[in-house]
Amino acid sequence: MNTAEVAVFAGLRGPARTFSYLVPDGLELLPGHLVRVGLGQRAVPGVVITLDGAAAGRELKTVDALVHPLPLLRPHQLALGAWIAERYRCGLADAVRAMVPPALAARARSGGLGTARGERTEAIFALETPGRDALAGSVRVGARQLATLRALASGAVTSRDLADAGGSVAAARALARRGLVLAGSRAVRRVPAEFALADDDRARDLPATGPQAVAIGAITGALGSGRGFLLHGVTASGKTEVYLRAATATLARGDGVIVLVPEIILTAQVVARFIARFGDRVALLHSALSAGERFDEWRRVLDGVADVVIGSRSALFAPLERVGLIVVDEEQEPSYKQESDPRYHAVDTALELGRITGAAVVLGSATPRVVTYEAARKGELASLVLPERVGELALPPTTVVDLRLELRAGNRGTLSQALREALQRAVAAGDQAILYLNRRGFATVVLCRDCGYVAKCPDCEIPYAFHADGALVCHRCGRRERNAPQRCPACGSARIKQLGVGTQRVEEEVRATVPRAKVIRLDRDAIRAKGAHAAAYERMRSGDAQVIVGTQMLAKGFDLPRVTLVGVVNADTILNLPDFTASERTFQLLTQVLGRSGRGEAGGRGIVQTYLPEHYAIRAAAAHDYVAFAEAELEGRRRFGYPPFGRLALLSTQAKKLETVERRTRELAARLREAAGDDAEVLGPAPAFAAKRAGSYRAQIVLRGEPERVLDRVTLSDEWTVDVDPVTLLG
DNA sequence: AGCACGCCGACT
DNA sequence: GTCGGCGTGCTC
Repeated sequence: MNTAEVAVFAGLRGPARTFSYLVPDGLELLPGHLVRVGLGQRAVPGVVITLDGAAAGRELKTVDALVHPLPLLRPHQLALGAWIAERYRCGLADAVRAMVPPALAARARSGGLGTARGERTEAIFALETPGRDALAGSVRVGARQLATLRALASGAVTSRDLADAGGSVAAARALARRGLVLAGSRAVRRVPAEFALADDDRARDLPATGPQAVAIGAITGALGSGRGFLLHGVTASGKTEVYLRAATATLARGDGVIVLVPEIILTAQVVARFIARFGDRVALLHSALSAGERFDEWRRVLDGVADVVIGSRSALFAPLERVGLIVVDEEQEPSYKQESDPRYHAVDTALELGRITGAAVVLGSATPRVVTYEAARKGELASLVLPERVGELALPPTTVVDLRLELRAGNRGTLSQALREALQRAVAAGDQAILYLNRRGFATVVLCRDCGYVAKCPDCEIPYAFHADGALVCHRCGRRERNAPQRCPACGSARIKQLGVGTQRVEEEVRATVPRAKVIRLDRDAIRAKGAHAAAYERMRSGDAQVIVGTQMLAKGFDLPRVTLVGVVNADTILNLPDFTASERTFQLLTQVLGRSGRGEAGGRGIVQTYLPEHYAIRAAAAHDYVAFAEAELEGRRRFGYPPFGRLALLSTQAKKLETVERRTRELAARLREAAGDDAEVLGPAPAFAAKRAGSYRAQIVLRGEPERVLDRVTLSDEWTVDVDPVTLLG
């Protein structure tokens, strides 16, 4: 009898694994088929990964049943899964688990797979003639019913419309029983409000700019070739329109399209434009959806109803029958790396999927990673450039302020003289300003001036941040101490001070600088309330507020034409991190934040405050000079053998006892050094950047060069995790 | 996840 | 002396 390797969905802890089963006679199983198998006392769903792979010498159970007649995974997905398992050193079962929606197991357990479309309905209502008469006062109705009638008379249809107008579904049902209202239902597909249809799609009919036309022509000419492209275009240069037109050409060939976006909420505009242009053919696959919604969208793709898939990195695994185009928007975003098994990078995986399927792969960015830039320069990717902002908007002229001189001039505040004056001018002119820094709280450390004691989180051993409400907050684990100490717990001194600057402190200084302006703060603390992000954006958009102070989350999506000043309070915080991407992330972030300025007719400017005014990342960002940055950065990477000139693997481990970690890392480092030869350098062992987290000590070893060759020769215990091609070494 | 086995506290 | 706490291990 034949056997099958099955990845089970049994909620087993630890890494995903496969089990072998006998295939009953007469059952034609294929890889990708969803089956039901026995595991222990239970019946669990599983996906067939391979056939005829079982080792003899063990009593095997038999596959119970086939759950769905068609394989859930297309052949190209199985091929991609095999590539992922090998490249990222995980099991095939892990790779397959990443390819099916989390809700699948629950659905499969309850019998078949179910269907997605048309199952969900919503109640809809319309006014009948007697209802119209009732509005004229001929029939007695209650207040809620009257409001409901009025709402229907003015065009309300759904329960939401009714609720907005003070009516209710219950009232409408009651009216329907009396014959005043017609009740019905219609199928709905839930699209979260953020992605509601764009109000218009004017860009569809605009002529493409010259560079856009070149890019569209190159991509459409390469459909079916498996080629990769770098679409390098500054913010607002029209990349989305290139994606849309390339997608149109792809669909015309009968192929499907995958569009990856980083955090979908922040890129709602791109999503809305795809929905506006392709309507119901679009499927959204994203973690912001509930598990059920996600399953429905996945199912629409499997059934061939939707052939334009938009989502975060896992949308790469949508079960399209034919993939003709893959777009990765904002390819530099670190969120394209998955930080749990399988630890795949969506950009590299997209390129591989292109090779497997022949799909053209377009990597779009205003600030591509230098790894991508170098690949384009070497010809591994074709280079497409969109050099101008659409509508001839100029990039904002930017001044670099040397904070050391500021300090020498006796300015002990966080805002330089230049930034304060610019802020006052912008507010006086009725314009708006954005101030960016990436530290929350009021102060970043609480320190005793007499003995040097620093208040630290006991679980993470990093300094507590001081918040304006007097609490100490650990920015790693979130732990809070209600009250900061008034006296040093170590020596009793009263000279215990808050140092370092956070958003709350900047907010306070801004209020003092421009007392008449309305100031809002936007950081993780401020958006805990749901909708606060959108509310802040709306207050700026409407002109209700003039200045916004915030962290990273200001960098994306804030398209505010009246912002004429962007100030970066401290450009160095990321630059000083001990990571090979610190300069790159600084450049990307500065470019993105500065791009918020001058999006309207009034123009704009930028001010960047720094203690390192000579650093190439800061100078190049201020000059809007990507190439200058990339050349300098690549020079540094080459010198140290960092990507793209060498590859990395990050090996990390953790344990409750420090000595356990130390023994384990020493032992592995020795074995790696022995095995490495000339193939890779072994860096470490060293404590992880987060050397203690949730009460466990953490340490790491880095392989640089050709890590795979070394890893092939060494077996690792399961106390270790391996991250191939990490996007950061700050674990 | 479930369910087994297995070694230390408060009860008959 | 026993009932039971949930820590580790196994499920084809």
